[in-house]
Amino acid sequence: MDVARTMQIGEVAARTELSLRSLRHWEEVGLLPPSGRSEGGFRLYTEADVERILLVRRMKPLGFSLEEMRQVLDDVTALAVADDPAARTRLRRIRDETDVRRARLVRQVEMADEFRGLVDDRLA
Amino acid sequence: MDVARTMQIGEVAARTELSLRSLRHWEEVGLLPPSGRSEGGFRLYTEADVERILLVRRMKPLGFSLEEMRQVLDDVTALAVADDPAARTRLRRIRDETDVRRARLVRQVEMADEFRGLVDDRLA
DNA sequence: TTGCTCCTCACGTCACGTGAGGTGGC
DNA sequence: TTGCTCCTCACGTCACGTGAGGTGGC
Repeated sequence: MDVARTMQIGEVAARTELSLRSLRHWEEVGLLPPSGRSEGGFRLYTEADVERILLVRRMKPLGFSLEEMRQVLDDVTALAVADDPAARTRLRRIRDETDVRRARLVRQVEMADEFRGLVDDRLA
Repeated sequence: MDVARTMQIGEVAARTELSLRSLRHWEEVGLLPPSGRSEGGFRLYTEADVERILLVRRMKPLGFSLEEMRQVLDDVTALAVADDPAARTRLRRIRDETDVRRARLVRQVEMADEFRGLVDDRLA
């Protein structure tokens, strides 16, 4: 692993605005194991790890499962190495789903506005 | 209850785009009991019930708990009857939280766009 | 009588939250 | 040596999903 500059879990949590528990859970399910461990067993994350975490963080609000996100990380990694048709197909499907779910998020903002309006009416 | 025109759970689910299980669960926890039951035990919802369901549906994407939404329904009902200072205060707090969380949703849309961009880069 | 719709348990799932009890490292 | 940060269980939580087995009503 890249030992040039590693971070403990606390710093990663602060930088990514994620809980320690989430980061540990993501390791438990194989989504995002840290690149290394210290002598005493502390998780050590590299900048590359943080990049992956931030990718997952952006994907999360779309409601994909941890398993789906794990697959995306794998496919992105595979495509960085060589052209993998299967990975390409899966990623294209994820991109399409992203568009569908993005639209859903936008509708949720609209619903939030409607809710806000209704509450304001009651308070008026 | 208003028997003028009642609906069974299936029709309500279809109209509100909610699952039967959600509607049943919302009754279980006291959030939204239907106004009545048929002889045979079928849940009977009124138009007023559906109104309440739609209010909850708009509020849901903001991530409030079922308990918080139950309180909101109670407070809205209370204010419809008479002026209740405590209900007013709680609703104002919900309105403020709504603004905070709406902003969070908007940021999530932005994150979705960033994610979409990153995936597109890998596919290019 | 036949379907389709509904009913009540009740266990399962997903993504963590929340202590409890213990140790690492500047 | 003192704190602060980290560790591993392991049970709890929230909002349902998902059958299983049975009944209602046009």
